[in-house]
Amino acid sequence: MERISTATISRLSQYYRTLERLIERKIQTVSSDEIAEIDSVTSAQVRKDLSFFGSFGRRGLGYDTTDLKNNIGTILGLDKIWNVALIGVGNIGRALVDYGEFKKQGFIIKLLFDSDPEKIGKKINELLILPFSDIQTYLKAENIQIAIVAVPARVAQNVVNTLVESDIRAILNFAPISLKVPSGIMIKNENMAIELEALSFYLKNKLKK
Amino acid sequence: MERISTATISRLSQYYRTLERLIERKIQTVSSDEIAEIDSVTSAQVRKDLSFFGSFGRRGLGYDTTDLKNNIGTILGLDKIWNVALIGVGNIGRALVDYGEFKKQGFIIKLLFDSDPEKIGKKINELLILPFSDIQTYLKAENIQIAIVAVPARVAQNVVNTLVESDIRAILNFAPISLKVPSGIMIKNENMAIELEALSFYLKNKLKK
DNA sequence: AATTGTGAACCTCTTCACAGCT
DNA sequence: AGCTGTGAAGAGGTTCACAATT
Repeated sequence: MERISTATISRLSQYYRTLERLIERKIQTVSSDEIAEIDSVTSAQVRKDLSFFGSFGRRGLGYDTTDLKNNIGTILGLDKIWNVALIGVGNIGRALVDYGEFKKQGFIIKLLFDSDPEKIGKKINELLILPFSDIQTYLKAENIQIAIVAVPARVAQNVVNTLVESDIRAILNFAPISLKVPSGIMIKNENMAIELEALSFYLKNKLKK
Repeated sequence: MERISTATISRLSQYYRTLERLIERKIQTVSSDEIAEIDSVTSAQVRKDLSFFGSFGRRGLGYDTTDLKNNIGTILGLDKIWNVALIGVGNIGRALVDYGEFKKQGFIIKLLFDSDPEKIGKKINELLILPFSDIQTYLKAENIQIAIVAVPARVAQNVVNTLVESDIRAILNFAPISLKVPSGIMIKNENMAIELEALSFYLKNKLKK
């Protein structure tokens, strides 16, 4: 397949949500113009993003909302269940266990890990918190494909190294630090402070309105 | 000022964290090559990013870590305190109240709002949960510059509209929906599921390794 | 000798504009 | 007539490569 930019992928996720909402509202057909308007992009962008994967519309008519949603779902891999392990059940970790948007899209948090003896053995929503020291055994037994890392920055690289040794190939990292992974392993960083800092920059420099 | 890309700004945030860590380790000088290596970018990228704002290094020698950290801090607006209001104290909202990375960078959550009568009047970390219906009065009294929205998708646009009417100019949105704001208002979206979906896409399509 | 700062070259992503289909 | 799908043009972002400086 041709190389697809991450920008395209994250816009597809947006369109997917927009389509979910249109379907809820019983809207059956939508044009690239309408999607573009809702998601604040251009209609050419919507069509180009889709064109990397096929032709999903009908000229003159637009797209069938359910069809297009299903097609994008398949592209993104949302047509299957992904088993997820969550490492670190502090503030952020606990919030993620309950985050409905994950479950809805087929990402099931199946295992929780922590290193704190105070937490190990306790439960969050029926899920037992397991000792991080035994993670390799558990990961293999449960067929986990994705790991979410929500541990403090100073231990994040070690945690990631252990995950890589356990054959995890995709990691979502919430620790505010750049992590190194071997090529072939996907890592995405979610740093809430970085977004706030972008706002702070624009407030300070741009908006002399 | 020349238009600066958001990519540059978020890399500056990364460099800033890298410098914090170098300073902790008592390292006084760093080259663009070393920063680049840590943050997985090219050294030309580091130098170019900085060059939009000035010359902070010394040829042949590199950058003074403390100097550069302070300079980037000033660029990003981290040299001042930002007062933040948080709307929605569900799972995500509660986690954010305790998120150390915000406080450390000068973002102080001063007001909490919710619409749930069960929550209003309760406290999280000494902070009283206030009724969202009265938000306009509170925002004006407390000089709030930034709002974090952590409410369900279906009410997010209404919340944002109210914020805009209350003269909030910067919003960090955690609701998984595209929101409309008038031009001049900054909005940044933080959608954790979108990052997971990118991982899912790459697992499914790319990594036939 | 080492490393910055930067114009120019390069590459990637976005938008244009229109042929082609319904 | 209306809207998609897409090659070509344009805009924007990244990397190269080297003169300038310590």
